[in-house]
Amino acid sequence: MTDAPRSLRLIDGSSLVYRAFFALPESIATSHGEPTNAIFGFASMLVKLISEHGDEPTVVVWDRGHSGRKDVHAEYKAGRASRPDLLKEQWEHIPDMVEALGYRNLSMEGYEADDVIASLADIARAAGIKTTIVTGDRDAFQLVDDGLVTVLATGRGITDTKRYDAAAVLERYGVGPELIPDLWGLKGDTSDNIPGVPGIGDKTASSLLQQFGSLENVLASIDEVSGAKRKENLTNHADDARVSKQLATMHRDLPVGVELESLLDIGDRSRARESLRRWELRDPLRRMEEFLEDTAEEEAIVTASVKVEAEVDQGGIAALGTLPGDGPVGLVIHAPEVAEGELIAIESEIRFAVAGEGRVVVGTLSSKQEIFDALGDRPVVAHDAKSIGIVPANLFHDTLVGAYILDVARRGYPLAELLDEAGIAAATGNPLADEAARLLALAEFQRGRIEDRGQTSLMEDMELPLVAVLRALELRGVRLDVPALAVITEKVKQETLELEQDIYTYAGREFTIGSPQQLGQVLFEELGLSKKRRGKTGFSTDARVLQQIRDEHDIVPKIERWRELNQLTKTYLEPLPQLVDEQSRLHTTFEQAIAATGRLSSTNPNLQNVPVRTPLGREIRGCFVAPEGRVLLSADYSQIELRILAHLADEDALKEIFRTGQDVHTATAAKVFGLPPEELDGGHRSKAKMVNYGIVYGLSAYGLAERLNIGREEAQEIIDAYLEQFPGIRGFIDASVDQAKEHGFVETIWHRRRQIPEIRARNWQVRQLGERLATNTPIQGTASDVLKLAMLRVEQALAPFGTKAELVLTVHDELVVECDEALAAEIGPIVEEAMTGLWSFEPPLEVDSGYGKTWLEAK
DNA sequence: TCAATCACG
DNA sequence: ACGTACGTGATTGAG
Repeated sequence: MTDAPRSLRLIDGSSLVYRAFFALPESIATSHGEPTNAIFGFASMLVKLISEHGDEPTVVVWDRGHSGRKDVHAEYKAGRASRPDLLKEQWEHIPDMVEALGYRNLSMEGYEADDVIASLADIARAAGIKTTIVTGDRDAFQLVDDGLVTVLATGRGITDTKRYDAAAVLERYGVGPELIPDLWGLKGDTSDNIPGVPGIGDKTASSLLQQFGSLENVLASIDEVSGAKRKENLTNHADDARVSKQLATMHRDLPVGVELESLLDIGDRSRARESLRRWELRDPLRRMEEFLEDTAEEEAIVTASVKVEAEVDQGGIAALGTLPGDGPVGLVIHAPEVAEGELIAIESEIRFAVAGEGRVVVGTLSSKQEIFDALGDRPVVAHDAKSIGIVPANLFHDTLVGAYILDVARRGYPLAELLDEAGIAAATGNPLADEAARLLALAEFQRGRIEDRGQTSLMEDMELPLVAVLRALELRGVRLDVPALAVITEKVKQETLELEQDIYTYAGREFTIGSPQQLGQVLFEELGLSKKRRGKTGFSTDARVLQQIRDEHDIVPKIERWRELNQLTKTYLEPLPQLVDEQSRLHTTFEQAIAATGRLSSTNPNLQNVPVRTPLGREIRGCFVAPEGRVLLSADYSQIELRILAHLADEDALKEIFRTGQDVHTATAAKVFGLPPEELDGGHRSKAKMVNYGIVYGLSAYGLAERLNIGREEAQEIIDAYLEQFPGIRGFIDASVDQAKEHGFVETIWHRRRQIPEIRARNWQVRQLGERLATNTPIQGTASDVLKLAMLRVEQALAPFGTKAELVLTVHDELVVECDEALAAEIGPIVEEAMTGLWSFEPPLEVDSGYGKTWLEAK
């Protein structure tokens, strides 16, 4: 360490923070809704410097006032880009983070960062210190010098950089670092408001300097310059060029008044994790973590805010009885992954840890069931209990679900990350035992926050009991009629082949129909069909476009049909039969901690998007069946989101429509278009339907116009008429947006909360999205709450029937029960009552149910 | 790994 | 002055 060559890194903090702020979306925020895009970008940069260019003593230099050198420049900056509030509030915290990472902040009253950097670089160079300048300002290239000073210039993004030594500068600009001010004097720099000479850019400036050697020489030799216009410009703007050069020349002789020696070390890093965690900068934290682990392993324990200590007992199952008290225990199970097709896990490799107060028992299991038998009714804390395969009889807390409730918008909730963020470290030295002990501490941490936010009931009465119910559904699965599906597959395969031949014939050649790019080439370039919309990579070929050009060429309908068949084949017909068990049943996985609105999702396979809208799709749905002697019973809420809207908005007119059992879209049409029911046609109804959906999704005139294929004005008229007829809706939208603006989040009836950082964005588009989220989330989220409660109630109501009647699927507004044929008539009303009885508001909820041998027949 | 497409509510 | 409807998951081609 001490022998390492001494070096210094100088960072232009001001320019990089600006860059980070404008380069990254304003939706980046902490779970509390604090914006962090600039903080995140800058931290990423710092950490990336460490991991990619090594750890060096680093000084982050900040603007403070302006040097006077670039008067125009400073004014320009101040005028145009006066710091937005969102940036200002982040800026305050950055110097502290710099210190936490062990680096120095430096600024000089009255001077801009680049002049301070130039002066420091000169001092360091004189002392023979290898110096790297990190900046986005290209005029810093003038500081590059003889191997001692290099510039690490940031590119378009904030974290990609290129290092420039003298050779690299020469290569890029054709002149050496010493001529950079001259170059800038000629070519100017729009972003810094340096005028330069009109008509002279990089190329010309560079060749002029190569030819004449300096700006003054160029100006002295205007006669020899080629081109009349260029001569004229140089003559007329000679003084501009001189001033520009002055502006571009950095001051290297500032009285920095800091001992160089004092900058050449790296400071205390004990707060590094804490600081990155504070701003929930998961990625930089992880990378910093990796770096710190290499250098100082013990620090993780020292810096943690909670340190869990526990005695480890290797006694296995038999020792479980020694866990003190009867409070909750943290359970961790590590089972080897069983690859598909392999026989069975080597059972002795299942390891477990159970943590109680101050004590952790670890051991191995012959089967997972063993540990659950041993634990009995003891309250258990786990992370993603459902994934263990068996849900504890008394699930006290699940840290996956807890983390989800606390921040529904996160991409994932890895336990290690959650523990880090909560500042929970352990020191038993046994990783498995540590994990269990820390898990227990994390549960307490989360429960406190959940309680503080009034979400305890949401957790304990809804999400936690749901874990076991979802696992039960997964295990039960739903039966697939594989032979029936195979018949469809065969039929579809035939038709697909014929379509392909036809398509190739029309196209005059073979191509990959499934490639939007190649398809676009064929349709729009080779066949000359009319281009509609274009995306990032080319012309759009989606269903809407194809429908619009359907009449232009016979190839189009063939492609539309091919798309449909191919999609259904690849997504359902081919994969599903591969996934069934011995009873021909499909087992999905329900994800409880994914959707930001609170909805469940279904994966592997996704049984929540089984086709139903097209004839062929319905055939596929018809292959979801009940076994011999049983039926599928489907019960779905009718217009649940609009009913919830009516309640949330306290909109009497809309409530009345539901209370009196009218068709909501027709009734809406009558009100909005001011027509008696008999004068309404399907067009009116479908327009009204669109408006109703639009409201739920966060309506805009533009969106509605787009969908209805009408003008924006007409769309606006319809919306105005709607809001006039349903004044409560307007109040609801306004109240939701206000709530989001004021508190940074919106919530459902059952207090499920979603942060809406978008609402505070500076970018208009993002802010609009925030407003739509603010209106949609309480509606969609409350509907999810209802469905979850319904599942709990249905499961309970059907419990007395044992396996004779079991909930098997849930699809957002629908529950599917498989039951004995003889019980169907009896079960229907029980399910309906369970679903409607949880709602005591106006308007009431309504459920339609039906049953049959297949899912299709049941609806 | 991303963008495009399309299945569902 | 701006240009999107909300929420998911699977597949595929292309880089």
